[in-house]
Amino acid sequence: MSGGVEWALHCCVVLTASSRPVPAARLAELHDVSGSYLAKQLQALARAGLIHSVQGKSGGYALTRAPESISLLDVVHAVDGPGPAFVCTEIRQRGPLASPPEACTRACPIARAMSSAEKAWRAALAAVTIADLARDVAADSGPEALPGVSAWLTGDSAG
Amino acid sequence: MSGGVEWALHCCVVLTASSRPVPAARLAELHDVSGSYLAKQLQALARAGLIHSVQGKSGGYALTRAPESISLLDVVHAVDGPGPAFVCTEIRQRGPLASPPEACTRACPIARAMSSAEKAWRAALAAVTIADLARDVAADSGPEALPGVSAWLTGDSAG
DNA sequence: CTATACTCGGACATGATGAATCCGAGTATC
DNA sequence: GATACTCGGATTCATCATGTCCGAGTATAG
Repeated sequence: MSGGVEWALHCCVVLTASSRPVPAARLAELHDVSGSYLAKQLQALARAGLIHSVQGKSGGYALTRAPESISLLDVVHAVDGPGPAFVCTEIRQRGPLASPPEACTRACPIARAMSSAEKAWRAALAAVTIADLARDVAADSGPEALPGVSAWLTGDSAG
Repeated sequence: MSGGVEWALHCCVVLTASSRPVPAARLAELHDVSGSYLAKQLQALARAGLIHSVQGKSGGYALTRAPESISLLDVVHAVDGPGPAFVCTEIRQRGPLASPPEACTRACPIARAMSSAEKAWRAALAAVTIADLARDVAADSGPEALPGVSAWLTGDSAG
């Protein structure tokens, strides 16, 4: 799985705290990661409609929907692509003993089992929202953690 | 996910049909894939103890355990490695607002959610065995399909 | 209204990992 | 005891993730 997923998730969680747009460079400095590369992940989130960008002097990124309506699955699909991890190449239809196409009305059993497992994975991701993550962060690091991040994001970097 | 997982699973299913060792080259010809590369996947399965190799003139690969006691998770772990797909790099402990190490007694909420999803995925894979796949193949392609493959594997390639 | 400074957006190098291949070590057969 | 066939690891190539850069566009300030 792409490592950018972690960055994107953290960005979504901190964007929960601030209602004003936050520049990508500020998010990168907060997480101590490459700003140029984080921009790519944020662009992917913007293409998926999860966040929207505002240009100009006081522009940046902000969440499009409410945090309760953004699931982890949405973020993973936006960054890593919606395609399944396991792709069936239909090797049962190849080779000297290839199954005739008429016998392949259903997906092959291997593809079915792998797809079922990925379905469970996606269901688990879809059941958790960005709001849930923000709540857990508050429970772990204290209720003042996210407001503090928000103040730093909108304030000066020297503070 | 590595594409070799599909090859390895198909090989495990067809090895169910033959109790005698099958050379890697024969398996590659059956599936019309690169024999040199399939060897790498079979070696990974052998290292994991799922199949065992016998050398010599009439050697090859054969299942070590009963098909009922080999789960899809075993095969995926053997080929793609047991490590989780999502790795937390602890970026919460980096940057100007890094969380102090004393506040990081538990894994960060994002890592927990991703780990939980992967746990569901692994559980789904662990619930399906190679024997289940063989049964599904018989249900799809008819009960004579796997014995036919077995006959081809042990017989001559010209037939 | 104009100039500016700051923002995003996509196009461009680089490195690591998967994919594919080859030749050498070892053993049951004849 | 020679042989022919097998596996096993070391090597090379392609692909995608990673990381970086400069140009297009807009709200602001004068």
